[in-house]
Amino acid sequence: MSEQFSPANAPAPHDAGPPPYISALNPPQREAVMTTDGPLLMLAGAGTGKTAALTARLAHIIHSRLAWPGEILAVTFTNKAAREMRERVGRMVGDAVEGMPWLGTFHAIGAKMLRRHAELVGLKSNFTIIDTDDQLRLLKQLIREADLDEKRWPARSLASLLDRWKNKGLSPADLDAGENEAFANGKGQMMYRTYQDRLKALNACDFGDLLLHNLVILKTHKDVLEAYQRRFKYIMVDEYQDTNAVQYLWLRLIAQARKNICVVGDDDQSIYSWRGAEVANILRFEKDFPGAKVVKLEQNYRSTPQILAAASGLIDANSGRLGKTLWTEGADGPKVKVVGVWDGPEEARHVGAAIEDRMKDGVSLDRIAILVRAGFQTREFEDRFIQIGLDYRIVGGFRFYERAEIRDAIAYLRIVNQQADDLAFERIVNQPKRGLGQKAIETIHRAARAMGEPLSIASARLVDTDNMTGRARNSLAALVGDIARWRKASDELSPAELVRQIMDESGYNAMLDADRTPESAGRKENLTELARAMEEYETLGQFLEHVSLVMDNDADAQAPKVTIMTIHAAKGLEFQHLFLAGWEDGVFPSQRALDEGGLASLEEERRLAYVAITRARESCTILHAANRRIYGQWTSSIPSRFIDELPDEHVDEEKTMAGGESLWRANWTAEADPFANVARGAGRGPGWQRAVTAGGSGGADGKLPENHRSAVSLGGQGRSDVALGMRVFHQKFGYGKVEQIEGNKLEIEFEQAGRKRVMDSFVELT
DNA sequence: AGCCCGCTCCTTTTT
DNA sequence: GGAGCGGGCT
Repeated sequence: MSEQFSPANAPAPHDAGPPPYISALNPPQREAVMTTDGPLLMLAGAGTGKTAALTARLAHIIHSRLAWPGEILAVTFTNKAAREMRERVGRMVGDAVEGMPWLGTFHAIGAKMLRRHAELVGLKSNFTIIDTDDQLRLLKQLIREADLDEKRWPARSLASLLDRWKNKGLSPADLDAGENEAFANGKGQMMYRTYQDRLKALNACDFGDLLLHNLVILKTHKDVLEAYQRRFKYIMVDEYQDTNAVQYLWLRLIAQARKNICVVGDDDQSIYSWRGAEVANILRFEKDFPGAKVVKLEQNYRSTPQILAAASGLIDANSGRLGKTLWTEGADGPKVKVVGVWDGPEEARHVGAAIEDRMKDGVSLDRIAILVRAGFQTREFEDRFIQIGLDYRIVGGFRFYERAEIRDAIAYLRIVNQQADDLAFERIVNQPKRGLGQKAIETIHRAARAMGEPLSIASARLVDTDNMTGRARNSLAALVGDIARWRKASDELSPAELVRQIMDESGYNAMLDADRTPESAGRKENLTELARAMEEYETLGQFLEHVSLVMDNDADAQAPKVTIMTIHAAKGLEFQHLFLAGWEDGVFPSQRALDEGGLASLEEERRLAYVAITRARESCTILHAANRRIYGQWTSSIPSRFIDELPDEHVDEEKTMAGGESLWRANWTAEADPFANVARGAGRGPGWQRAVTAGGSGGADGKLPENHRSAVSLGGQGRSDVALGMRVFHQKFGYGKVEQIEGNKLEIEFEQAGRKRVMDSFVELT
């Protein structure tokens, strides 16, 4: 399958001088490329030409005939990285890259391997890969079936536990008592097992399984393991600091025989521990592979010395680093600018104005970005930019394939492709409405359970019986007939033709036509776009694999726009002019991260700050606001501790307070704070959770010292005549005792009505 | 079977 | 502030 790469069309081995992909490299890069045998750790700082080195190494191995393209395993995390690597290698070695079937994301490669050995874990090779949406619906069912309280044990938390377990490489049998306790008082293991059984019955697996099943297979089937060990002469892993336990164990098994494994990463850019990544993997590489060579890429080709110095100074505060010192030959530039503003709207105004200045200098909006810690921060900028007519683009957010109508269309295709796909069947059975409501679905479920068959098959049999009444029976019969017909048609029609036919014949298009809401036109467009995107796939299976693994929307390449996105999303990118917004303690570093993970999280937040700064090529402006509205409450906050940690000599401070310096200043000092005794510690700002649960005055009871003092609510001042413990009367709820005061909101334990939150203006003193 | 109201929760995100 | 969800109502 893979070895279409024949010596005849291979590039001729070179005799004279190094090929261009080598001569363009600096000495450490070159060393990394030429070191092909044995374990190699390439420590590549931000902007040091990591991808260039990695792709050159790949090209070198192929070019020097050390291995056929099909004998190299090259793994990345994102489709984007995989695509980029494929393109760049392609440019160096020509068509040979076509024969690189094992270059891809962990999940794509996992899926490919799993399809070859599916039966070893009880699946068929046409298994469905379910996404988080399906997963959640399935878990909800299981929780209900297990008679658990969905409120106390939400599907979401089970999903994240499952994710954690799978990331760690744990099968149900591997859970220890503690993990088992983590869900519904000791039902974790049972639920995990039930879930896996159900997936098997659906002939489906989730994202975690793509890796975990493979790990199990490699561990339990020596022959399979040895075959892969023999096949892969060279292994390369990008972003190694982001690998989790399953990925690590899987790689280690395969690499164990030949030990020709090259991992590339940067411990300082590890920002994904919350989804299972373990920096420890990169930190202990040399122990895992004794005799490993370590090459450090430290020459930076992206940023000015000022920016690099600021970033380096900041990351120095972290412990346990492998240690790198970035340097550059580039020209000096402006210092990193730190701007203090009065509030969120002013922050947006300031950035908007600064961007307009850059535009006057002829800078394209494509080269400007605003990075935020969390999604909610983008809103302020959107409001402002709409107002001043500045084109922007928010990266992240909703993806094409996550839209309801697209998921519906795909569900139709899935049930056509794989009749055991109950999740898909349930999704479309009454969409468009066919009069198959809750009751009909229950009947189908019961029948399916009794027969031990999937829903679609049970339905087909059910319509031949009298277990269903006239109308429902007719609709279901029609649907069953439709699905059977489409399945037959799928052999002859292209996927694109098939989806068009299904959308017509199912009545889905008619439903959209009948819908007079403004969204329906957009929905139809999306479906047209889906069909168009399907043109490039030959088989339905191919397309569905693409959908489940490559959820990207290439809606790029329009008019230049300012990019607004999270720091996480910006990893790997660079911008000429960069604005880093919301550097306030509690927002960044995020209070939640601090509360949950202590020092380790603080260090991860600091790495995040490092990643943020190192995205800048020329100028970097950091902003912090004295006041911000968070979840509807005005909250005041102090500048991020990360600002203090920036080396002074590379920073210019500026304060532009529309509210006036004195007012602004007053806000930083507890003594002069006019609101200091208003609802202190009870507001829900950064630090609210702690402050509220600690019931006190914004104290630092945690493992981490608060930076100066915690935030104070400025919202709704509240009336002064109500105090804790007071007995009050409320028109609707009667008499009660004041248990908590948050600004103008009271939490009252009512004698009759129980505990309620009410506005203080609605209570009377007694 | 559908609609409204009130409660809850609220980083980061890939696959 | 606001989205999403479940319960209860019609």
